[in-house]
Amino acid sequence: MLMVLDPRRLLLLRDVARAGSISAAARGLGWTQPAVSQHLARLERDAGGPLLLRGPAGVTPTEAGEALLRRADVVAAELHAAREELAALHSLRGGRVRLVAFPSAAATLVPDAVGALAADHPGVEVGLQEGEPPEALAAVSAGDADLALAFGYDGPPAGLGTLAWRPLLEEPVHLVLPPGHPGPGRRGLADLADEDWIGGCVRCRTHLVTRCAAAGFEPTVRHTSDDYVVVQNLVARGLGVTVLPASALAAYRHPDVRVVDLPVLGRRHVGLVHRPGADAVPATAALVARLVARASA
Amino acid sequence: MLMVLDPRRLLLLRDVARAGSISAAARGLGWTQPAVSQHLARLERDAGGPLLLRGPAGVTPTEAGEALLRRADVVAAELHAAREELAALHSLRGGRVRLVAFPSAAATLVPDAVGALAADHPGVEVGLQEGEPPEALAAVSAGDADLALAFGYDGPPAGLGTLAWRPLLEEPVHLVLPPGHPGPGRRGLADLADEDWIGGCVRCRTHLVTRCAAAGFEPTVRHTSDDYVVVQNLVARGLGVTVLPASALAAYRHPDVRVVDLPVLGRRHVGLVHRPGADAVPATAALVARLVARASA
DNA sequence: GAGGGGGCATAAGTTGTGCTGATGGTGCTC
DNA sequence: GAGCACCATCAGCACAACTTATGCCCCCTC
Repeated sequence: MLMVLDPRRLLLLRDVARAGSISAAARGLGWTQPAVSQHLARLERDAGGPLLLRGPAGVTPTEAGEALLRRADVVAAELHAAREELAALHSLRGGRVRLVAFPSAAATLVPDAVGALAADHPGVEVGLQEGEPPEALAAVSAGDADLALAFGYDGPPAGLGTLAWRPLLEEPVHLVLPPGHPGPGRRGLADLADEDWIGGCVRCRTHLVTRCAAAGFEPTVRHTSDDYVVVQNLVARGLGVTVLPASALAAYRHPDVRVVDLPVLGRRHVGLVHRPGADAVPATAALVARLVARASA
Repeated sequence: MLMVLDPRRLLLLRDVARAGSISAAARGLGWTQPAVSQHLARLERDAGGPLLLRGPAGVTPTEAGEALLRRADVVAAELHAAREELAALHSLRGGRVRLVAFPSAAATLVPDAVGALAADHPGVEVGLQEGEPPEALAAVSAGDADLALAFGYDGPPAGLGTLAWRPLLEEPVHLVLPPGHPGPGRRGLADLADEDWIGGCVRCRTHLVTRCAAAGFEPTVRHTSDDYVVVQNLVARGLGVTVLPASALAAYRHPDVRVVDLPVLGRRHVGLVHRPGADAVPATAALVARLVARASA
């Protein structure tokens, strides 16, 4: 019976009713009178009956018109509120960003960036969670997080899928030895084939095994911890050797351990992961910008 | 900064979010995928940022998108309610019609028609008010009434302006004489030049004076009342002569008065007055139909 | 009573939006 | 690696929407 009502025409009806006449509404909109007249005619056709009664001095709504006007008021209010809400998000008066970061990054880079964002825009709500790259990427993919700080060895982390990768920094991976250890000789990593090794997180351990295999041996991993303080304490006591990325050593450096630069261990690539387009979300973009600034400093 | 949001695109965003993907929404709407895609791109441009994040398996809303979706839900609900409301008015499950009628019509024709309407459509609210044609027309013009039952002598009432006139019936105007009165002779109305006259409402009196002037005399209006029962009682007591339209005599006929048909007195035209287009309003149309049916019966 | 200014509707013409169809890119699945 | 999801982009076409032009009515004024 009655067709679907075009909400734009509903708002036009509201303009006309407020202006008091079709011509006045047209002037207010910067349109011509027939344009408004035709829209109104179409709306009345869709509504199945007259909405405005035309008099010599303008128009007055019918009962159906008044009913639609009440609805139109609500629609107009919602549209206005929506614009306000968007403006608040856009100007960072509000908004939310959920970051997942791996532990050693969370200890240094993240607090700086999050603190700066909170200071500049108190309205933005920042959610922070620790997580190794695989879980971090999963959280972003699932929509449980907006941004992930992750890393990969000699390139972006695996399993990015459709996610976008933004590199932040590259850092060397160092050999960490007990005090008094002679260090690798001319044969490099292969000189350490008989040492006891201390492994970190699963992916760090995989990287270590890969590198050692390239050097011709399989390391004996006697201890395991993903805590870089614990690892260094084990090394300092002479319980084994290990590798650590530069940022972990920057966050905490045991006074007794010996750190040796060994390029063959490769470099760790640290960067941001987000869903495509998410870097255009204001709150996310603001945090990204601050993370980039801190990383390049 | 951000342009005006097209509410249709807001509803489209809602469809896409509910469908889970752009393609699925397009299928549901019977559109092609690029059509939806372009609308969304336009909406995001207007909103100043992304609203949906595209993934391999569909889309998920951003924070801004969720804000707009909440608004879109309200808009959709309002549009639905508006359609329901229109349907109720159209099917006469609701609605209102305000009728102004002149007294003698209100005594006979109106109760029948209003009763029939109330019986058929209990949801329709009928407002009834008595009023002589000038006030009735003014009420309709001012929007205080939807429909007027009015009359004019020898044609539609004066002062219609832009109002529409729908004739219902024509009735003769009769001469009303005291018992035993000889009645007019060969000269017709002029034979009554020396009588005492009883006048009715202002317009009836004007009509009477006009007719007498045409007959060559000015009537002596000794008494005045717009109540046709009172007037007939005055005539019955011999206090004067008068004229009354047939419907007044049909509503009440004093047993003693003598009624004479005198074509020179003209005919009274009874009809409906409404603002142009108002007869397309369901409730008004329903009452008009019943008034027409009763009048032609 | 003729003229001017208010209101509105309608018709015809032009411009721009909005849709389609085709194409290309991507990721996931078997 | 082929097939099938998803999406964006482009060109092309059709209709919708707006403008211009016109006519009608009512009201007011001179």
